[in-house]
Amino acid sequence: MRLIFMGTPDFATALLKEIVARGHEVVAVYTQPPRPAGRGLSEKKSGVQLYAESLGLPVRAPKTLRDAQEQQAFAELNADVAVVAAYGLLLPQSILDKPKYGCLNLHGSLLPRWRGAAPIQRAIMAGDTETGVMVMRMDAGLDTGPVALTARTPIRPDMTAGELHDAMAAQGAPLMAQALELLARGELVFAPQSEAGACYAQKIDKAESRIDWRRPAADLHNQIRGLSPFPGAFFEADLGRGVERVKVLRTRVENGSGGPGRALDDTGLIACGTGSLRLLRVQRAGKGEMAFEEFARGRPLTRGATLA
RNA sequence: CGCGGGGUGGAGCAGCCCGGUAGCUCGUCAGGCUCAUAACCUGAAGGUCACAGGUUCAAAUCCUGUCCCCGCAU
Repeated sequence: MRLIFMGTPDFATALLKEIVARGHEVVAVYTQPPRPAGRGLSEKKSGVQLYAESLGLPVRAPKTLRDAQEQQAFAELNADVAVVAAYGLLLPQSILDKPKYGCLNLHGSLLPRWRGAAPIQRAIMAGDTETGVMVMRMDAGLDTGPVALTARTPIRPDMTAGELHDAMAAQGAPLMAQALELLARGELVFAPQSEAGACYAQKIDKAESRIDWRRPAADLHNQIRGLSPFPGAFFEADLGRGVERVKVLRTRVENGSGGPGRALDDTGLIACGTGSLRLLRVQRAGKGEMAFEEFARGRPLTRGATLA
């Protein structure tokens, strides 16, 4: 089939790789345009673009699909289907109508729960114990179209967003491949989403990544793993060398209580509003990720110290 | 030229401003002690102080350039 691929981050790259490996004819790859990012604010291409270019696939990176010219160009590709995954741009109805079989989206949640931009992180932050990937046909709404295929995934209690992302990317790629096979045979069947239980996965706001030790340990644990490894939940504290920002990338919920933010022992047990959290993996500003024991050798966090 | 931190024995750090015999907390190895332990004691190995120049009697430390890593911001 002649297909158009639309996607931007790593989650989408994994899918593009699978599609290419299956021998589909990718007539164009759409992705978000390069943006100033990283140190030096140099223009950075998306993961999808880098991969597509390495294969010599034609890449298009329009800022919007609203204007008539882009829609014309899209139509002229004369595609059978468009495969969309974490693209980041809204597709107007006129675009959705162009491919012969419409636009298929790979979404990382059990719809209608967690429609929107950050389903993987939101599921963990909410303490969900199960999620999954779905292949659906896009309509004008935000992740509201009818669903064809679903693959479920348990969320283990200590799983981080990074781990879950990788697991779901690995699971989603073959699911979409299967959908394309069924579609080619005319056997892909869609069922409308229920509206019951629908909710939206808001983009992650930087302000959400600050740790408030007054919250319950279980909630903080979910926040921390949902934001790990990126952008990383953090606290700020003066551990002898001025105030430093410390990201917390992995924790364990334990018993113990005390004033919120207070170190209950010398090995990283911090009291929260309810219960306590043991710091397992942390990262100081300017340094790499490390185990708490290593961190403690350079920045002792002894019993009684209090984190902001 | 967006802002900033950093590259020091295997790990994490101090020392750098105010040049002068490489230090701390661990790890490793050997031995000792102990009923026993992430215990304790003794000893040992292990470092081109990122790289290249420069200044100096002398550079981890001062100056210049290069490479690499990371935080913020976007």
